[in-house]
Amino acid sequence: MTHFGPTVRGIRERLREDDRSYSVRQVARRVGIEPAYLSKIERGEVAPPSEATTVRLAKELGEDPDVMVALAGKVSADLQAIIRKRPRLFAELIRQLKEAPDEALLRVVREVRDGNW
Amino acid sequence: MTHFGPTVRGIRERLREDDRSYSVRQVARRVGIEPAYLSKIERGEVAPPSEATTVRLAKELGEDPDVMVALAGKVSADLQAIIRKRPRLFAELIRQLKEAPDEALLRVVREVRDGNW
DNA sequence: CGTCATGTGTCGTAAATACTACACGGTTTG
DNA sequence: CAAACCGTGTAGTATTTACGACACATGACG
Repeated sequence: MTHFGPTVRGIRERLREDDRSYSVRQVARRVGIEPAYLSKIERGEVAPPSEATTVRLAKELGEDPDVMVALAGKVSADLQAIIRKRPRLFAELIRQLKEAPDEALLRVVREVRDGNW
Repeated sequence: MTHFGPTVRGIRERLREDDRSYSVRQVARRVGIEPAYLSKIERGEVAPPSEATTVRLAKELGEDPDVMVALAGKVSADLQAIIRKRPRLFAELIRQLKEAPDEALLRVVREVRDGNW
């Protein structure tokens, strides 16, 4: 959907400036995929990889897995599982927060974290 | 995952007691799928249908689409889109609400609805 | 008793997903 | 200058998703 590939390429290239081991080949090997595949991913020639691969890639590049998975056009399976257990409540909450400013969302997060229940 | 099929069958059969038009064939026709396919879905012989079909089926049976989609093991694409726009905030919020009791969740929903932002 | 509706068994398939394997030409480096 | 490394083009594949088409036996029903 967005520019998952180019973003990954950008991050990897920046890392590479300080560390020669961030080549397509070496990153691919550490992530557990074929170099040709990573190359295609970065150029957007193929769709973003699976959630599992995306998460391994995120960790390798020092990025937030949730953000990378989102960039890949997905939502983590564990989040989906939580939502599916109480679909009505979560659906309503999420739809209501759709238009809320970041700040409001953050306040709700903090409020819940400080556990007023 | 769960018992999507049998649940649908149960709902349809209950509706049928009052209304003869809730046969596999007629419901399938109204929902826009083949009767054989609906039959297989209800008996769990195949996986639950796509989100779109699940929603049409839910409406036909007078059920909550979000609940049906959840039963089908999925999360609506529109909810996923909302989450993907702010992955960090939503991921944290949802994970924090994982163990919260329904009541707490409901309070947050209400609080947000009454828009204190 | 014939027609019509019902549920279901069997078979097939188009499209998407998520990759691997191999090879090739260019660049770096010891 | 050769060995190693680099990115990438081409081709192929196993699996999953999401259905449709057709035919058949059973049972209700007017």
